[in-house]
Amino acid sequence: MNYKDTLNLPNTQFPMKANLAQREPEQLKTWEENRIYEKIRKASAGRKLFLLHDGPPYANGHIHIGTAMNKILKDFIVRSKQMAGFDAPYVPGWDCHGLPIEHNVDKELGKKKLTMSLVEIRRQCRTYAEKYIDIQRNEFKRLGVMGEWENPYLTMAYRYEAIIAKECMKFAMNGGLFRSKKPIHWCCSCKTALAEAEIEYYDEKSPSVFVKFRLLEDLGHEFPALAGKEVHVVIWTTTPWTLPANLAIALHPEYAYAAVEIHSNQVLIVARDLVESSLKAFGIDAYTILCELNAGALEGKHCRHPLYSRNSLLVLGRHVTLDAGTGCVHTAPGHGREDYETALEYGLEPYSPVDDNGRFTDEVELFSGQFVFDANGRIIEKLKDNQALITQETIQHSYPHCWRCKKPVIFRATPQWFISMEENDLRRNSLDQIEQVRWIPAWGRERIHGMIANRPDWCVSRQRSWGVPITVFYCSKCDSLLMNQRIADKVYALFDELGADVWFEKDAAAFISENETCPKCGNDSFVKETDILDVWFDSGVSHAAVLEERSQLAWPADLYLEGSDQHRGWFHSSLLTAVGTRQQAPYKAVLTHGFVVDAAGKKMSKSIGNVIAPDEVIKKYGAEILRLWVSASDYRDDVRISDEILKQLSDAYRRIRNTCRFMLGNLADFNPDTDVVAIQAMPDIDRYALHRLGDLIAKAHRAYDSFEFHLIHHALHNFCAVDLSAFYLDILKDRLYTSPPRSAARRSAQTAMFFLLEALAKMMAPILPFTAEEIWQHMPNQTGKADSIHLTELPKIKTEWRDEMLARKWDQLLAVRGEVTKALEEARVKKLIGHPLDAAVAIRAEGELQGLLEEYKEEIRSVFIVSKATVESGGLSQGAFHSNDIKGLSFLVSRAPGEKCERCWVYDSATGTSAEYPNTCPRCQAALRELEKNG
RNA sequence: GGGCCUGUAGCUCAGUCCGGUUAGAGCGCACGCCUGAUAAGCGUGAGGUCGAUGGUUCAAUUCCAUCCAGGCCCA
Repeated sequence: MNYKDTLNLPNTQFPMKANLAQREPEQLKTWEENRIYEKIRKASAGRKLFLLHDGPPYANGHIHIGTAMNKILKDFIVRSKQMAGFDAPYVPGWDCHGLPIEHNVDKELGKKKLTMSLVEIRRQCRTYAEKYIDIQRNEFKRLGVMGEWENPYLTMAYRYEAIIAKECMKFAMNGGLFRSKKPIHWCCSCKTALAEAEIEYYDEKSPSVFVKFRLLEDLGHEFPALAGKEVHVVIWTTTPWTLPANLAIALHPEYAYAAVEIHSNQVLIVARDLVESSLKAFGIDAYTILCELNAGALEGKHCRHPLYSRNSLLVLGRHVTLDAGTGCVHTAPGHGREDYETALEYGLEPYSPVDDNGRFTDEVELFSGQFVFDANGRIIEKLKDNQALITQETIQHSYPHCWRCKKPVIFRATPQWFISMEENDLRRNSLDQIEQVRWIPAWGRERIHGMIANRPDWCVSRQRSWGVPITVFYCSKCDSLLMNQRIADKVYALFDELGADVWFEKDAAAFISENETCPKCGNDSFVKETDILDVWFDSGVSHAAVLEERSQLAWPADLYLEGSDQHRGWFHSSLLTAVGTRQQAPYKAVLTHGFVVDAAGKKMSKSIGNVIAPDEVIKKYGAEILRLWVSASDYRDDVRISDEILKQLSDAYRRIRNTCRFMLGNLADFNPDTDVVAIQAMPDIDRYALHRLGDLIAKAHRAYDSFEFHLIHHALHNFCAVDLSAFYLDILKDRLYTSPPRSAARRSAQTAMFFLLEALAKMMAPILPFTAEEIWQHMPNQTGKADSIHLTELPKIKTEWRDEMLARKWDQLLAVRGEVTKALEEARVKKLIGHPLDAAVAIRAEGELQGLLEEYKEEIRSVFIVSKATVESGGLSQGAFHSNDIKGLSFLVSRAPGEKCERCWVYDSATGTSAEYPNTCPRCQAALRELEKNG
């Protein structure tokens, strides 16, 4: 007789091989067809909301591994909150306006662009964005991210554009929005402002001049050595044409400066550490250092401008370096970014007397009308005439050029719109609100606090096409500003209906009612502002355009979750736009994650070639492995990814999957409605397994609560590998396979496994939605079983599972088991045994442990998976194994007595005593008789 | 150059906040067992100067300083 046929071996359709790359898309299709997301929404209507508000990725290009991680983390949170009993809708969004898209459309259009209207170009940009929204949407969905993909928020949706304008006008109305000059890159040939991304750097030959500025104050009081001397501060510049706009000279607050006498009475001031190199450059070898001065002593003093009868102020700035020049920096606030920043602190204006063509304006004596680069030579001549020029040469250096016409660009101050950080106490209120927000990790608070505390006013103007206009008007006669609530409302209504394109299609009159007149001069015709808003403003107001607009959402959000770069980005702009208009942060908590780096911790870059694309991972391993990677990583730091790491995770995945598969196989004939065994009727080891499950569930709840998914990953994996596979399930095999199918012993094991598997599947569902669903669909049917695991909630600990006393005992038995396996290994090495069932173990223990083993003397045979285990009261004979870790514990391993039962493989002295069932043990004989009776 | 952050076995993570027994886990690796979870399962074992150097302390992976490596944001 072949006894194998009388065993209850595992049986399941759940495949061992996951085949994720192929199966996942099928699963996604099924979910979509069954409208699972809508079902979840419906089922959780009325529950407490949990709102994770999506930060919009930029609608350009394919997603990269960082975007994938971000979205997967969001999905973990949304799914786990949903399963924790919240109503957790997820509305994904896209950032659609802005330079990169316009730039790419520009490139695609080429010369054709010149023949197109602004509105036509904007239409191209919209089409371009739509294309990538579709691409990215599919890529995000493929990751298993669940949400309102059919109805995402788009910053270029008409209503959204209308709200951008409306929110901007709120700043206009409360005085936060103001107009001021600021230097920007300007191409004189294209006559356009350029963004940093539109600048290309090439080498260029420029004049290099050292110019002296006569100090007006006498320093004799503070520095007697200088009394009565003619003192000059020496600057170095490669852009002489900016000298007419010089308003200041910057010194570093912490550098020492030297007063150097070059001939009688003539003294030059340069940084002490640059004296030698400077004087050499000037061609002066005879000089005397009269004294050293600290920069603070010079601050606020004045120099005479070398060209004009006005002064130049001595100021302090940390941007000053000793890399080149004299340590005294020519400062033209209208022609340099740092010059501008420094000048702001001293109340100097961004003076920039250069027109759109790059020619000096009429106010520039001597050079008006001249193109700035052409004026360089004449300016140098004039400096020479005025004896202000020390020396000149030509140098080659890297200089910014226009990406389109390749000509050198200039820095030029033009009027820009700003949101004031001080008006309405925006800075202070924002800092206050930062304190009200929970920052995870906690250092996020300090980071954004520092940024808000130190940032300049927010320049929201962009001289571009693809964006939402700053909807203000100017009087066509007197140029004064016109903005009021009536106009803001009209703009809103028109944008809402027709999109922001209408601004570029219609005249000012379309937005202004007939009786509107200029408050200054009474004129009734106006022109539109042409600047558009910084895209950070677009995404920054998503709290208004999404949270406040959609009925199923609420303001503020519970959580924003983005990479740590967003402290300066979206967290920042969202905070300012919300505090500036609502006096409150738009989020209750902000969670940040690090960046994805390679195996060595280096950032990914195309040039290094260490980029891993999500698409490759999905094709090779499946989205589930990518998700497992996210779950295994502590995302608060930078997260590494490599083939080795992914390989490790697919191993981990297989372990989890196979453990579940084993349980599924053993639940094939289990009906939870009728076969469940009450906990009181279960053997202790089954109760222990459920107690341990309780520990795991508690841990998972805590970790989901604190968004520490890596703790869940490790706990889950550990539980599958150690608690289940290597311990509980390994022990259970004997009982599951050999007991009569409907016996209480087997049903008890199945009951425990059913609860274990159900709980495991639910706990893994937020992280491994595909696999959890697959398990769910293969689990035994039960009355009221949900259509999808994603409609269920996280497992709850049943109080009857808890038994601390029992757990303590089994923890000890487990420790003993660990020692038994060592003793068995020793016997295996000696070739005494192969399989553990070849062995009989005699055990000697001391004290309490002895009592415990006595108490479980019936169970320990199966717990140690040997054929015979006995507890001895006397000493063991020679050759015993002595435990190192547990005092007084020793074992004597021997060949198990009796014959091996052909059915259960356990050795027993009584094996073979039955004629009816030859070569079987009494236990199996009973089982076989039972089988025969009940069929 | 500045701000914020990180550095524990080959890999992914515990432990460090509130210093104190031989620093833990899983995976991987090596070796072995099993062949009734089988492109599975079980066992045993080797692996760490806790980034480096100084300091505080009776005692530092843990506290402090500096440095090195790396990341994000600025300049």
